[in-house]
Amino acid sequence: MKQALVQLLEKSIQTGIGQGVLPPPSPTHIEVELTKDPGHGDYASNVAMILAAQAKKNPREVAKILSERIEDRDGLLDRVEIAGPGFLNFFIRKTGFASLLESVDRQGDRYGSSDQGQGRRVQIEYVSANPTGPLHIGHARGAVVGDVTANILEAVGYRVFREYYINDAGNQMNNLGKSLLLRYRELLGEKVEFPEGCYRGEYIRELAAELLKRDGDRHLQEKPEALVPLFTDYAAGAILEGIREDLRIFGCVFDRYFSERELYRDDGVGKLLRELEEKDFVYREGETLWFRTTAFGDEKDRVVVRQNGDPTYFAADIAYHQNKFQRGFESAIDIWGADHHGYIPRMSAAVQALGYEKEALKVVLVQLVNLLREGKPVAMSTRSGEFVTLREVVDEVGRDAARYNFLMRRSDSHLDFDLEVAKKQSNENPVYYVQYAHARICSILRIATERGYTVPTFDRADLSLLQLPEEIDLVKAITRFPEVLEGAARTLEPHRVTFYLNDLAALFHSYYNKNKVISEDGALTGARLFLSRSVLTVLQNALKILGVSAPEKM
RNA sequence: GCGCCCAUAGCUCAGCUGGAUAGAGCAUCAGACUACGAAUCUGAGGGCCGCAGGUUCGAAUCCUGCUGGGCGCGCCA
Repeated sequence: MKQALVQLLEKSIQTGIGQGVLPPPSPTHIEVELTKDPGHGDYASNVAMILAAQAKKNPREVAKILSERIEDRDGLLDRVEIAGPGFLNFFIRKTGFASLLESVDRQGDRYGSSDQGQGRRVQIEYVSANPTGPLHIGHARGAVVGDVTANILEAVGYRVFREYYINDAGNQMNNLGKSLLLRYRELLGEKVEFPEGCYRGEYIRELAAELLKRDGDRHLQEKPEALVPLFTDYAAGAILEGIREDLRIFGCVFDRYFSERELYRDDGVGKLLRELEEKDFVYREGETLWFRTTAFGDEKDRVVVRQNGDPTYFAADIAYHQNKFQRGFESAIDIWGADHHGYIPRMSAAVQALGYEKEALKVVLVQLVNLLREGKPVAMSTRSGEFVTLREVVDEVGRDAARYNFLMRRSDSHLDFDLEVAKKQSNENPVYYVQYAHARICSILRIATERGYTVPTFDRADLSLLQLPEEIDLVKAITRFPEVLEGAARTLEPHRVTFYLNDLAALFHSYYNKNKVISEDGALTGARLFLSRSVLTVLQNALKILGVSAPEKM
């Protein structure tokens, strides 16, 4: 509907320009919006006021010129009014709305999708936690935001590739190996001291116990220099396996787990740095190599190879991002914790130095999560091993509630996650509100069937019977769904889908309480069943994108 | 000190890349089941959109300054 109105306006502007009453060029972007106040019609546009500036005319006058030139061939409009400072208010014929449900019926589980992305290839990287311990609640938000953003992009026609970057080449890994070795020795009766930087979580002790059970004490016979790498590999492998399993249970499946070590194979990082040095993006200062990120607006240059010869994390990251684009992705999206925001300028600089557009890399920052229980903060610290794991959260509150809760805020806003509230199966927990609407419609359709009704086909349904304000509001809301997905994809804001779902569910609950879907009037029942099933379809499609189940009974 | 993010109802937050009278949930108060599911609905109260300027037909939204909070500023990851 919106699109149809935009086209009507475009044509009328063209006509006006042709007749010389409006100056060229026509605006690139015409806005038509749903109105809040029924007195302002169903849709409204502000083009006249925008045109007025360049036409040097009174906005209301421009609005008049436009409205007189609108050719409504399909008979969508009841009337067009000029209001306020120069708004064009469109009043849609009551019968015009119902026809919008045709596309829901026709597209079914594809309703809402589009080809906005035109098959462009996008790589999205998220979670990417070091395999030094199990995922905790802080990682969970990034996981859901990444997963749902990917789902949204897929729905609007991008070819999306989901990736988890494993930092398995640095110092942290060494510490992990040492930590495991210490626990292993401890289990064999040695007294051990834990140096700074080692991990003391209970999970290390469990790994050590498993290793001991499997292999006995024979590892202590190894050569000392081989010992730590061996324990590192064992620990990282086992922990990563656990991470993958936790993510799978949480509904996050990746196309690839990309190992940092791969970047160092065949001296890949070294080669890249030499290339950049030839192009003068990298320079030497003694043994240290610096990346000239200031050339792209960073506040200071950054070290890529330390004085001791070790490459920094940043060096590997440059190589990783080059690798992304070399694999043919037109754009890359990184989902980071907000505490990494200072890293954006240098990463952006690196992408540009590699010869790619600045816009090719988009970074979404996800604010930290405050974990609460009954309003009181739960203390967490990875090093000391005190934390609530992702797995524990999912086990306690369930996957649906956990995912939905992480999508109830804008990503860059802090989020309080209260375990007790998320667990409650009550009105404090919005996920049930939406799921209940779904279950309720399923129930209506079941009972309709029992009473001998079937949902009519679009051709056989008399949708002109849907005249109530609540019915028209529902139709409007349904037609908004594709636009919501488009907007969520454009801005990378998955929370928009959640808020939309709440709105749609609210409209249906309200409608349901006020009106009977199933009645003695066969034609009316048919029309209302058709509407209800349209709502059901949208609820299902949207919940699927959120990775939340749509139960038929609760 | 510099940089990024945030500030909207008592609380938690939306506000669709500038639109008309700023919305929702929770909490409070008052109501609705002999019903297609009450995990629902209806109504009421509640606001200097942090403060002060600016841009324009029009600002919660854009710009500047200030106040208050979060986070970052390493040859750590």
